[in-house]
Amino acid sequence: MREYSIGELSRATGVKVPTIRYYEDIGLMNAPPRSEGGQRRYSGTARDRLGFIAHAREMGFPLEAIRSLIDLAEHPDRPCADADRIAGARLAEVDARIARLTRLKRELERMLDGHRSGKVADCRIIEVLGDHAKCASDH
Amino acid sequence: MREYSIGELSRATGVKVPTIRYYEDIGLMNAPPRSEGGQRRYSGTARDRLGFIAHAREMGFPLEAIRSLIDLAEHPDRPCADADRIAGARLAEVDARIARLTRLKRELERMLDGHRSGKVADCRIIEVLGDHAKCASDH
DNA sequence: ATCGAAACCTCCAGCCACTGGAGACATCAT
DNA sequence: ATGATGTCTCCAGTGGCTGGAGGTTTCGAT
Repeated sequence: MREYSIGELSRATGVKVPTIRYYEDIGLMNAPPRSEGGQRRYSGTARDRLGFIAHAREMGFPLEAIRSLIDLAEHPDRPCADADRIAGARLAEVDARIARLTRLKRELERMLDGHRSGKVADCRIIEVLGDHAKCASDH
Repeated sequence: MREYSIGELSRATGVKVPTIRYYEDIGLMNAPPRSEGGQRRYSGTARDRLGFIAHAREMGFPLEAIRSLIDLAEHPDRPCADADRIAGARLAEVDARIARLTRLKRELERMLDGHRSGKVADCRIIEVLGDHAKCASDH
């Protein structure tokens, strides 16, 4: 297994260099060994771990949840009810956000629909924003 | 039109007290007159403006966009193409977010579906997170 | 072996949009 | 007059990075 400089690791995982250092700062990535000159040298294991983090981030898990997930991944003998709970919570959150955004989308469309580009004085957009009662749903 | 203390204004608009002061700091709300003792005293106009801001925030407009929208609202003679543009941009953003979240939702469901609560060692959740190739769509 | 460009180092500040706490002063009902 | 509640300013922290300044290391080409 070859070694990676921080830039190579960045290219391999799609995680930006300062972000990798940030993950080290907050203890999400272990501090790797250093070269003679003090530069970070990462192992393939480190690369996999960063890949795991990146993937979880793409799925919107907060870093604290990822911390727990990594902890689990490192203890294969434990029951995985926690992973279940974390992923379930994320799904519920995603569902809620989709619902909220869908209502919002309708509201925005309604705003833009009845809108003939004229003067601000009779602009439906400005009007709706100024008066909550002019909304169909609450948001 | 009655006067509002900052707490009353907060109750009237649903915007928290420190947030109101924050809006003043960044110049989104005008600095209101003060009482003898130096406390803020708001007019009905100020309340309406804060309501406008709160409503726009609920719709997810960033503060900078809201700054522009307020500016527009205060010049009713201008054409409202800008309002159109800002709202349109927000709608596009919302659409994109919904699409992304919907893909994510499917991925999470897939993860949770094939998941019998057992040991971490054969946990589909941990497995998928560790291996990007096990995803249906890219995210 | 030497040069020079690129990548790397640390530290610090900033982004957005708030949120909360400390410690001191103001207001208001009783 | 008292005491509870509200308000004041200032500062620091949240999440999750991102970028810059100013200096050092690495590595390939000569």
